[in-house]
Amino acid sequence: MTVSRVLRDKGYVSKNVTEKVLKAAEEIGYVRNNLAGSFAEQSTNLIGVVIPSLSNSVFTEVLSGFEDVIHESSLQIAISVSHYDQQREFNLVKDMLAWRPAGIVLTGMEHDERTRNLLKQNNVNTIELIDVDGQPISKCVGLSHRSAAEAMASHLIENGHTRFGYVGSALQVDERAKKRKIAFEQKLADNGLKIERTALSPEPSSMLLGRQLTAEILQDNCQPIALYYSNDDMAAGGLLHCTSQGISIPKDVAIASFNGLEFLDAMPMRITTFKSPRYEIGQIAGRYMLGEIDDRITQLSGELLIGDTT
Amino acid sequence: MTVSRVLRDKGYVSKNVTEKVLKAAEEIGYVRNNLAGSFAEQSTNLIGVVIPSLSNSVFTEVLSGFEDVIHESSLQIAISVSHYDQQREFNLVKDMLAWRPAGIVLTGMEHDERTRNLLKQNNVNTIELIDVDGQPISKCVGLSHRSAAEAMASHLIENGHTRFGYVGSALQVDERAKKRKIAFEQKLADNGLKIERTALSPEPSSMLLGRQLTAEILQDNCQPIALYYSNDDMAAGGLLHCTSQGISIPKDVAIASFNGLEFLDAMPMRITTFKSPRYEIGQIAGRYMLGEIDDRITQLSGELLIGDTT
DNA sequence: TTCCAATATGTTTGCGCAAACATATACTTC
DNA sequence: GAAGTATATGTTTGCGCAAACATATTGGAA
Repeated sequence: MTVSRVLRDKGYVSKNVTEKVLKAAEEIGYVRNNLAGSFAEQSTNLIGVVIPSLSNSVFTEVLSGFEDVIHESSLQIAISVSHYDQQREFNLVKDMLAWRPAGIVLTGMEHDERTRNLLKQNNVNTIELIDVDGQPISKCVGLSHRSAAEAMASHLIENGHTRFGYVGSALQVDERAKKRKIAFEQKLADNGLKIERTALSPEPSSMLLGRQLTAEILQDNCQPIALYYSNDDMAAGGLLHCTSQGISIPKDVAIASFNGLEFLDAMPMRITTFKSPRYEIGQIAGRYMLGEIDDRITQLSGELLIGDTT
Repeated sequence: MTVSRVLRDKGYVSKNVTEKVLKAAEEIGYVRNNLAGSFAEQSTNLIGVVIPSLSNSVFTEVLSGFEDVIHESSLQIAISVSHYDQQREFNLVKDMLAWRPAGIVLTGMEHDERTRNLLKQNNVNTIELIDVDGQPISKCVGLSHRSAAEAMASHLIENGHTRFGYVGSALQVDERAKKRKIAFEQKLADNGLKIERTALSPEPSSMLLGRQLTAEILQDNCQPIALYYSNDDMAAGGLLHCTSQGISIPKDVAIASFNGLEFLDAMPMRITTFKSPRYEIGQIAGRYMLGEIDDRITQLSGELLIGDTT
């Protein structure tokens, strides 16, 4: 117990003994056994985080904000990847709960029913990220993708665009992108307009894919048309296709997108997009985890960034 | 014990009892306590992975290969981020060791001396990724960044380039980029050549930064010049700068890079780069972890991809 | 000197699980 | 039906740590 007291700097121990213990611990390379320690304490400092993908910087930027807040505390983050698979997410959550984590962080509002039950039943501190359109398991922080898509539709309509196309990827797994597409279509419908052309791919989004699908959607010269993309990667690819083909932007083809990632600043034109407050979402999730916020839902607003492509 | 036998599917239990146990477990939402279980078994199925950054797809692609292999086993991956900080890496490794993981995966060969000692002393199964130029703590898999840079230098020299510039970022923390720059310079020196201009930034690499630094290095019209970039993001930014400025490539400015990331395919020109076998590195690391490989070092070769920019 | 508090160390206990070691019951084979 | 084997269940134990509860020892204040 004296050794335990020294190593945890807790309770009374004489200077003399403290020094000897620390020296000995150093010498034998003592490393606390968390399995035993956390087991005895009946709690851990682990936060389990499940994100859909590591290759989409949206999630890593959110994580970055989360980490910056959590790093100041004694909590530890352990990240796992679900590959946009709710079944896999369920298994990861189950495995994580077995470690009795201090909290669980999930992405999006759509999960396997068993995942929701598991977390509710075990009364785990759960934060859902990025989306707020739905009923959170416990707490959530994000933006309304519905509103974001509606704002973009309104912007395009106001700017006089009348013909619309949609270019998207991985809609069968990306629930947020799906919500945006539906809301965008709905807003058009409210104004008596519709998406005339659609280019979709099940592949993960990328600039190359955006370029290919844009080439595809434009191949029968349907210009002028305003293209709404599932995200910035796709839109940037579209932009590169158009500039290389000498297509006039925004006269013949308008480009609108979602996310407002930093890499857009390197593109030849400023793409109109909707900036999602990713870092901030992560920060707030961190503050949720530290018990600094009580609200069930924190809805952030994001910002319509009007560039030169609409 | 009968319950334990049912849940682990181990030993003899009657059909009757098995069913009753499973039903009850389901009803009360039983979740095994890994803290107790792993503690009793004196081992865990956790693999601690430390990568420098989540926003560099090099690391996430390696992770992807690693995950695909590990996912088939019963092992679990827990990822943490060091932010290119060896001190932080040390703390993460220390925290991970407290969980008695089945293995530790680190990035690169350069670590705090205490990290090396800790891992050696505790005899932990350690794999170092991406680099092989150095002495691994235990095992490593990667490519020789020195050779990659030398190959690129040779290629440029053979193609008749005689004036050279270097555009790089975050060299104070990115040990691999640093090694490439040094090897590139050395190879030039071996041929009586040198880097005449350098544009550096401490910021993390990005297309935008590449664009800015390229503008900077070219501002006093030093063409013709062959620019070696610290990586593809930077080079892509450089390319976008040159095309938007109407600079002739490769006549006035040649562009050479490292990594061979997929997004280059969306660029207006095929950039000459050196493809690092990222996914494969991850896969092999996974097979190391599963005990399928014994070699101390696995050196992969990579490939010089000659594009239109040299 | 006496007494009480502050300081310092020691002892017992339980966390939940599974290995190891019983013991009990059913099912063959002769 | 005896003997042996396969199947099924039960009991004890310890993993390393820290909470809870002793028990010393020291240092002042009265």
